[in-house]
Amino acid sequence: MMGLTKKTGYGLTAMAHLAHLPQGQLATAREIAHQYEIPQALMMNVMKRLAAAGYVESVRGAHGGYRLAKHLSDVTLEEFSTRLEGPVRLAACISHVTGDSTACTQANQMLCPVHDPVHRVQRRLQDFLKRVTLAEIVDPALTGARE
Amino acid sequence: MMGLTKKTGYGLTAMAHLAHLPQGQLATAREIAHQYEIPQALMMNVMKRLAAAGYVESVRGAHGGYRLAKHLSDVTLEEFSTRLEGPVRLAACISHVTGDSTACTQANQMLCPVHDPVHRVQRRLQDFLKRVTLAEIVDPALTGARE
DNA sequence: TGATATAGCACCAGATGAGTGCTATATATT
DNA sequence: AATATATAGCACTCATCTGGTGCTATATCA
Repeated sequence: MMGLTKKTGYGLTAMAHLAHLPQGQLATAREIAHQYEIPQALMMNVMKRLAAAGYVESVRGAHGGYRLAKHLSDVTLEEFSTRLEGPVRLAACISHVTGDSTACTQANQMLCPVHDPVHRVQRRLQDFLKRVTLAEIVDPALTGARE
Repeated sequence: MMGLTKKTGYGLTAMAHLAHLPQGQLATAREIAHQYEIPQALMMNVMKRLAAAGYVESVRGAHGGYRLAKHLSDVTLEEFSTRLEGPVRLAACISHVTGDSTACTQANQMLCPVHDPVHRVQRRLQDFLKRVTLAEIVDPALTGARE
């Protein structure tokens, strides 16, 4: 089982980098990519997604770049992951009846004896991820503060 | 983020089915597949994996089938998932330096400011999944009993 | 006007998961 | 002994998704 994608990992790295800058200072996608040896074009893509999601603010043009747009303690890992790669789900709906794996119809539940309990576990998983903030991830000292 | 694969979902369904049978009674892969409208060949594959992992006991030949080989309360979701689809990881190592995404070398840590904290969160995720047993998933009444 | 940097696409390639098929082996029935 | 049933163990195909690239447009500073 693999929870987060690499792109989300790159996103966390970028957020951490921006968080360590002096207040309001900008960093370009190229700088960040270079520092952590991430392909530049890819980091550009990630930054665009972070900007679109509202986590960073962008300044276009020469001497432009990105800066944090939110307090890291206000962003949960659940929210971050959801915005970047879709909803957190423990398992896909198993049914072959509907092509839509998001839909959890009555029919599915008849065909899947573990449907409800899995959902409940999933909700607990989401709650867990909601209790982890980016602040904890960026500043190791805070890790595990709540538990 | 998607936690478990469909095959693991099928596996949970099969485990639940077997758990509801009278003590020691067998069920064939075909029966289970038919009941939950899962492709027969696929369910056969899943059952083989369950057998190989030691979760079910197989009886070959005519009138053969599968029965549970472990108490569901002794199997955690973490263990189940790990046996069927590899280790539970929150995120892959980000580094481009080593091809091995499992390895977490010193070099990686220099290149990834969130390496350590992510790992700690991952460990908490694993702990969470270790506290969920298959018994809870099969018997909804138990769900959330611990928390 | 030119250099820099983001915005917004569309696209390709490799990996992984979902699903199928075939052959061998074990066992119960006839 | 022969046949039917059911698992064991492969190998293989196909679809999807992720990782990664490229191109064009737009905004800004010098």
